[in-house]
Amino acid sequence: MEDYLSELNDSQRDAVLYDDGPSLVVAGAGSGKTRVLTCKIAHLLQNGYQPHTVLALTFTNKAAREMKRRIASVTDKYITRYLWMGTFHSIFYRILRRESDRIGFPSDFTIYDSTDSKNLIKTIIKEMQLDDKIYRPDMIQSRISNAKNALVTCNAYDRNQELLSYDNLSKTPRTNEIYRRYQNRCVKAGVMDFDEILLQTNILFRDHPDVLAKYREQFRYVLVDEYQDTNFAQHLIVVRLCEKHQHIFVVGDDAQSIYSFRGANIDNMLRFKDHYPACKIFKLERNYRSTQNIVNAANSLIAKNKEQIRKTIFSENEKGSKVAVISSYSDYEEAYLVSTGIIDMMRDKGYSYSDFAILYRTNAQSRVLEEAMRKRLIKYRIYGSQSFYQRKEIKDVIAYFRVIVNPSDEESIKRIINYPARGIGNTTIDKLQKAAVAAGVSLWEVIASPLEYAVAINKGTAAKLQDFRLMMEDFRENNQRMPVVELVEYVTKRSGIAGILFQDTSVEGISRQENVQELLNAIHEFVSIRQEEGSENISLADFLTEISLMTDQDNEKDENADLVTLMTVHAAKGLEFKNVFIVGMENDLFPSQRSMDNPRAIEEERRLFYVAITRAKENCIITYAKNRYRNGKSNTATPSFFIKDIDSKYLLFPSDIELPLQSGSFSRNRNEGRKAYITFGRNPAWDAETSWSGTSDKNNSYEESSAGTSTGARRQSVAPLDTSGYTCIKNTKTGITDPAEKVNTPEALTVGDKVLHKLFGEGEVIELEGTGGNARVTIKFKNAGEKKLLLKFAKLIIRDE
DNA sequence: GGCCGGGGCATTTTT
DNA sequence: TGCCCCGGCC
Repeated sequence: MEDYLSELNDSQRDAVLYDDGPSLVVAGAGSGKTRVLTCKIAHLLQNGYQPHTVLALTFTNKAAREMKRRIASVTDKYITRYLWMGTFHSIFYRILRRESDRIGFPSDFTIYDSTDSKNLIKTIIKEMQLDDKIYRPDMIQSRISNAKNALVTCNAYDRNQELLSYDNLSKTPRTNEIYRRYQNRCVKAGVMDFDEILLQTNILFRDHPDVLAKYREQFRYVLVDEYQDTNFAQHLIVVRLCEKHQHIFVVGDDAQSIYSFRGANIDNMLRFKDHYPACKIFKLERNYRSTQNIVNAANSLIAKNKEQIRKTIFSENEKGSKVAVISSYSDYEEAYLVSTGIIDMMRDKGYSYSDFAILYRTNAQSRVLEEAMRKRLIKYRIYGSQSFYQRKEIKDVIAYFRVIVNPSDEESIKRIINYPARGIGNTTIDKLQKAAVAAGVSLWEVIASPLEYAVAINKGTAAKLQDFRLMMEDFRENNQRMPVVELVEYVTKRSGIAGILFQDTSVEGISRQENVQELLNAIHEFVSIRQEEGSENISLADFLTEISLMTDQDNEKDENADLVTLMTVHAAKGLEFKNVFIVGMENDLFPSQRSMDNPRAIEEERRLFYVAITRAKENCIITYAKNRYRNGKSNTATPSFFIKDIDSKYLLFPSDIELPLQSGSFSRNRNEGRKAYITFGRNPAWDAETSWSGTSDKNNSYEESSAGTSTGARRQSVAPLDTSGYTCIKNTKTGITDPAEKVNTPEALTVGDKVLHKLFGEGEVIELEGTGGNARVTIKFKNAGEKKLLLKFAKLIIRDE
């Protein structure tokens, strides 16, 4: 246990041991930032700090989880449970719920994710009869978000000349009115959006000194990861909590600040010293991740930025290969070259799929790359922008849960009031909504008594509304007495969701069923873990709290899979790969066109490129195309000027290609033309591929990261099962076949069969009832007792004995 | 109230 | 190229 200090280098150890006031750790890419943070916490625990007095804030659930795991490995697993470690949002959501009586919100308030917020903003824009071409919902949303992040309430907005004149100039003078209405609607609905959690926390601490004092007293040490990504609201929370004891320890890399569009303010880091003149700055400058060439190339690039904390990142790893720059005729060919490169490097150097990542600036670039991977039978995983909890079918089910917990939750009601279809259409919803706004009550109140609010609806509609209301009330009552697991099953069934999901047997439909099943499994797991931990009454609200702020799509199983990773550069932050392809290095794409006229934005794009390069451990390959399909049209493109920002002595331009490019040299014969550009030296077996392009089987040779994933973290604590038969991929072409069939028809089972369930483990069938989609099976599980399961939902494997 | 098709439109997205 | 929104039609 004392060993943790010996694993650190001098500057890392200095940072961990220093305990005399505010500390800022400037941690270069790959310099062991997480190690310092975890050691610091372990060190605090070792030196008498009780775990519940340590507050450690991260930006992702994943980061928090990973840190907990690492701390547990050097200290005591039991201890980490009591650490206050998590994302800003989840920690302060917890605190706000606890202090809800102070802020005028119900303790069961629910959370609007960005989609919910945007929908509400759209509704309001429509209600105000504004043109949504001028008042673009996305733009308004970010205006409101930025305001909240800067702690500008709508009252403050009214007084802020700068904001008002900006809105006037942008021809959107009524922005603040939208903000105000939006805010009122959220309060009426008993919901907060992500930004509101931080804003309300600040209001809580500002207006209730006793509450602030309490948490100040409790959190005797505050640590923040990725400090360069904090916004003003987050910064101020931290400052307030540390005001007295000054035990603040922040870690970050200004060179990797890439989230300003979400309100992150790099100045929090750059000016930390101004705020805490007594602070001690530690610089972690040794990069343990990459070769010297990669580090040097990245350094020479970032040196072009003006705003930064000067530091000299160095590597003592091998010198390594130069960063290759590869030109291609088109995006199509670029994808081809990358896939060829992967295959060649695997063959020549013995790499496996998971040693590669392909990084791009925009999600739209992934399609061509995907196709190329599929054609060449390269197994890959794509991190799309849609996470598990963003999927429609998941949001729909969760919306039911949200309304059960908080019937005022307007966006959730709108989501489910006519899903499954029950004849309550948009016209009716509009009427209800108008009435609610006019009377200043929540939508639910109007639904509950439409006559009272003089909603002009016909008898038939009134009856349908009544049915809906009764159903929801029934759910709420059952929520009082039914265990959560039973309740959620009841809800999915009685609402009709289960029914319509099973009608759809298309490939997408099956995937939706699996996702919903996955959600139900997650609830089972959540409940059983909480029970394991000793909690007795686990409520639906508890589960919602857990998942409302979980948008992670990570999964242990996925991470270990041997697959090439495709993702945006943003998504790659914090990750590392032996070989990284950075594709689409062209002006107007990377850097993005929208940043071209703004020096600060260009600097951020440059940092983004820096992040991309520093993901690579061994090889970094940059590619660009001279022609690219964008928005349905082919456009000519020029190589990104960022490439020239890198000192050319760290770059390798293969063949005769120099910047700027000579144009028109591409041969009509694809094979011939390509040769000139390939650096990996293998001629493509083009014919072999074309036969593949005809098979458009979507389930072939790739895995979508979010398909069939669960809440990830929870998974690991469940008793290990042989899950080999449960993969969602059915892949006959590359040899990943389901070793066992899932049983979901009653005919396939008989009483007495020994079965294996994903969650409950081994069991024996003791009863079968019903037919088709309603078939249920009662299974006596070895360790989980007797359960009645909807057969269509239960993924069972028959044990042949 | 629900479905289909044409027109307008396109960064990044830890929570 | 593909998604989203709206308007027209049943």
